[in-house]
Order: sequence, then structure tokens, then C-alpha cells
Amino acid sequence: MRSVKFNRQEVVDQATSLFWEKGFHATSMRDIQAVTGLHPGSIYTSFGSKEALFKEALQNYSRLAKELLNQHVATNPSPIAALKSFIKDVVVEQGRTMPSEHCMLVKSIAELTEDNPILLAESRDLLANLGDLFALLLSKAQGQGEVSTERTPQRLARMLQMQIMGLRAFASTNQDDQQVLELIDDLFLALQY
Amino acid sequence: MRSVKFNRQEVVDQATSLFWEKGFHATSMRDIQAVTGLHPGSIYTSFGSKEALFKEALQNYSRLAKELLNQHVATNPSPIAALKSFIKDVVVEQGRTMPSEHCMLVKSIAELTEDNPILLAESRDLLANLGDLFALLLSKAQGQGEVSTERTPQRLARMLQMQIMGLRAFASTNQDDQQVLELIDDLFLALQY
DNA sequence: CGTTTATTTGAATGGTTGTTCAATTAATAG
DNA sequence: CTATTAATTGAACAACCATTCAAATAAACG
Repeated sequence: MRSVKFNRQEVVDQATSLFWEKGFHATSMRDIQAVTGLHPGSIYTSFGSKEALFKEALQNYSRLAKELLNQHVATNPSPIAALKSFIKDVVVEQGRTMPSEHCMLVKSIAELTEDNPILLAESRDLLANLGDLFALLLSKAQGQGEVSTERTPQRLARMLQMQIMGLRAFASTNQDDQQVLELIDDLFLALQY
Repeated sequence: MRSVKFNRQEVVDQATSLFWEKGFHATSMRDIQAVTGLHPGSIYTSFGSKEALFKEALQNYSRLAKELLNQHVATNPSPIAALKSFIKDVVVEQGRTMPSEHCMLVKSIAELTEDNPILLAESRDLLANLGDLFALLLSKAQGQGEVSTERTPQRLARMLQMQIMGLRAFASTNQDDQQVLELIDDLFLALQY
């Protein structure tokens, strides 16, 4: 038999990058062919459809985001410091080099309509998932007295997520890193009350 | 000669609604034909291209947003109360009935890439424009002692805009109005410090 | 070495895209 | 009532879309 397959993860990474940059509709399967070097048949036997490939790209993106957050948690003893350095990393440093300045999940939620219910639901689920990770960290921070206990960790996580979304949208319209870093400081100050 | 033309404003409104809902790429000119009842020739002699029509839709959307804000300013003596009721209106009440729960400008900034530089620049300009309106109101609020004077009105406006973006993204993933209204209260509390 | 078979290939499919333009329409002017 | 002309019509265009599938390929097995 014959068994040498292309590197699936590599192809998913390339697709993720393209989809993240251009979104679902503006990325054509021919764009993906061009960047992966695969021919249509290979893509379709492996992934089934454009939608299925996009779904896999969303999951890949989400996994990488979680891994990045965990890196910051591992190198920062304080949960708040970990969150803050994660956000600075994502919004300021990574914003310059990544395929898009925006979170791929948020971009997808903004782009997709009920014409693609599966992809919309998947994007929302994965984003809620990341929110749960935030809540866990904020709960720890409350235990260490770094954050006010007046609001539940879930509510604080929602606040934080909402603000990161806004932060990235703002950063994309404004090239001044200093302003963005100031906003991040303001944002964490507000968490204490 | 012949001079009875279709109602241009009505067509722009219909196009705005479609583009706002589905975005630039997912809306086809045939969708627009269907909803306006116009035939391709009429659209193209009047608007020139899909891009030009989208640009006009962006401007139309921005004008309506400004008018709505001014309505809230007119009925609220306090600038902060005006901002707050505007935001509640946009995020909670209007979110249910409008073509999309997201700001069309933010959606466009998230969707568009440098493949459409004119549309991307226009979206950013119009959003910055709305930010200037916020800054004006916040400056008044500072004069009346409603808001801390530690930050410039421009910086406060940026904070506010960033948070509205996040608020809408959050509201779209979360159907519980009470949670959203709580977040809005938290957000204005943070403005005082 | 020849057979088997998982894998890759790429031409072809039918549908959709944004856009054009020659023909038609109908309101106004003379 | 006729001529003029702005405005509308809709068929047609080339390019592109996501997807299919029969044919070609090459690795592994006997």
C-alpha cells in the first residue's frame, strides 16, 4: 500500500494563518491550495469541506491561544501579572507579527451569520472556553487578595474578555503602542474596585 | 428628457442594512439587486462599484449613529447620563432589532484587509470621528465634575469606545440582558477613578 | 518483481461573482 | 404629436467559486 501523507498539522497551521488574516469568506480554497501546495482532491479527502477546514483552524487557533496563556501563567507567580503580560503580549507584541491584529474567534463571530450556524457556534464555544480559563485565574487572584471579591470570577472574566476585544480593535486603529499600554494599565486598575 | 429616478436614500438604506448584517464579502451585488429591486445597470451608473456602494453605506451608518447619539444628548441634561443611555440603547435595545448586534464600523475593520485599503481607511476614519464626539461629551462631564480629570477626554473616549466594542461582542455571545446592563454600570464606575 | 492499495493529481463541473453595454423605456421639451 | 434624452433594463461576460472524481502515482507487501 501507499502511506506517505502530507503533514496534516502543517497544513492546518497554514490554513489557520490564511483564515485568521482574511476571514472565512475572503479566503478561497484556491488560496489554500496555493499556500499549502496541496491539490483540491487531497484537501477534500482530508478535510471534507471548506467549512470543516475552517472549524479545524478555529480549534487550532484556540489551542495555541491557551498554550500561550499557560506559558505566561508558568513564568508569572501572580495570576494578575500573568494575565497582564499575556494581554500585552497578544495585543502589542504579537499584534505586529501575527496574521491579524484581531482575535480570530472574535473576527469570526463578527463575520459569520446564521448562514454558517456550525462555525458561528464553534467560535462562540471556543471563546467561552477561554473565558473559563480567565475566570480560574481571577478566582486565584481573589484568593491572594489581588482583585476585589465583590464580583464573581465569571463576571470579572467577562469584563476582561470584553475589554481585550475592545483593546485589540482599538490597537488596530491606533499605531501608538504607548496609548495601548496605558489602556491596559487602566483596565487592570478598574479590576481592583 | 426623462428624469424620474429611484429613491437613492432608500437604496442606500437597504444596502446599509444588508452590508451591516452580512459584511462586505458575503453580500453579493445580486443580493442587493434582490432587496432594492434595482437592476445591475442602475446600480452601477449610480454608485460605480460594490466598493463605492459599501463606502456610502459606511457613511450612512455613521451618520445614523451620530444622530442617535445626539438624540440621547438632547434628552439628557448630564453628558454621562446621555452616554450611558446611548450605550444601553445601542447594545441592549437596538441589539435585538438591528441587522447585526455589532457596530458596522468595527465589523468592517475586523473583516477588511489591505486588499481593500480605501474601505479599511474609511471605516477607521469614521470610527475615530465618533470617538471625537465622545471626547467632547467627556470633556463637558469633566467640567461638571462627573468624571475624573486625571485622564484627558481623548483617553477617556478611547477607553469608552474600546469598552463598547467589547460590550457588543460580549452581548452577542450572551443573551442575558441583565449581565450586559451590569457590565455597563461597571464600566461607568471605572470612569470615575 | 508484481500486485495491492492508500494517496495524490488536476481537469472538469455547475454555479456564482462583479461588472458591462446595447437595447428599451418613458418623461419632458418644442 | 414628435423628437430628445435621461434613466432603466436584463442578457451576456469573463473570472472565480467550492467541489468532484476518474486516472495516475508510488510505497508496502507477498
